[in-house]
Amino acid sequence: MKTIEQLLESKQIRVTAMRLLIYKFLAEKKVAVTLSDIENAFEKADRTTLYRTIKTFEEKVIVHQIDDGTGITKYALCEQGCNCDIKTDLHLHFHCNNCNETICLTDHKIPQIKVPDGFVSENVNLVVKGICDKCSS
Amino acid sequence: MKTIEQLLESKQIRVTAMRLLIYKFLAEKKVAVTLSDIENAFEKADRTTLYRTIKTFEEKVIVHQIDDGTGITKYALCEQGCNCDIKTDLHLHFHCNNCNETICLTDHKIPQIKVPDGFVSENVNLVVKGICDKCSS
DNA sequence: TTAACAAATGCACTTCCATTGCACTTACTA
DNA sequence: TAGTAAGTGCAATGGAAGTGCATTTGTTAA
Ligand SMILES: [Mn+2]
Ligand SMILES: [Mn+2]
Ligand SMILES: [Zn+2]
Ligand SMILES: [Zn+2]
Repeated sequence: MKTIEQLLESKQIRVTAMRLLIYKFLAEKKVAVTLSDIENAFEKADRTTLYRTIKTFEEKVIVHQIDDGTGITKYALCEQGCNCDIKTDLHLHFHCNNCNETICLTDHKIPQIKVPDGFVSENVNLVVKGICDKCSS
Repeated sequence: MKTIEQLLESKQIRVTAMRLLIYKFLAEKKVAVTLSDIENAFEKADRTTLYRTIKTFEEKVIVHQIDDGTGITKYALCEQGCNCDIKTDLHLHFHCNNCNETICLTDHKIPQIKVPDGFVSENVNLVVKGICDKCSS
């Protein structure tokens, strides 16, 4: 079990106080978060720092971006050793129309999708919308 | 074969010059369009009118909205007698990473997606990204 | 045919999220 | 410990989406 420090260093990311805090925040959350969510959690920090931290995490494949159709991009931690950058490891996302939360269904891989002749598939985004387990019970 | 006027009237939409023009514009396009695309095509018309026309078309299920992950919502005409409002008739969309165009693959229906126990699926958005037929040849 | 009403259009303005330039501070490295 | 590269904060910008209100256009019924 790596520490967060070790994880960041292994990805050539400098360890800073802010980055550790943001990482921990993401790790505690079970759901995908928006930039505003992070902003609200760290009111003393500047929005730009949070923004660029997330962008750094994204580049280094520590978080992945989720477009759940709400118009606001969300982010969630990648799994250990995930390869979401190179198209393997495409799991689906679920967006709850009731509580508005979006979660990764990491063990629900996206099925192979057939496209017409001449088309080349490089990536797939699959979002299921409905009612989540917490809201349906 | 209905005229456009008849189609609009059958959906309780008043026929206006602007609406006819916008409908024709959408019909000629083979790809999904953004509001800006429409705006550029009709420079004398006001953005708001175009915006509200599209919204009206959407409500009356003449066009459907497409979220292709670019962050800009696109629109495309519905098929004759489509039921994209009531979840049957969910086709997939293809977004070309090269020419940035998005098209409806209307005869590629979205497969049944399994979700975990407790989750209820109401709707699915499936976007395949890659290289389109025009760009790959 | 026209008066009255409802819907459509145009203009101005607002909000929200994403993104950037630049100055300043902090952290690594020689 | 000085020098340099990266991180952070502040201010500003841009784009897309959405709204309030006045004006124009279209429909309907007297
Ligand atoms: Mn995910
Ligand atoms: Mn479509
Ligand atoms: Zn929920
Ligand atoms: Zn293309």
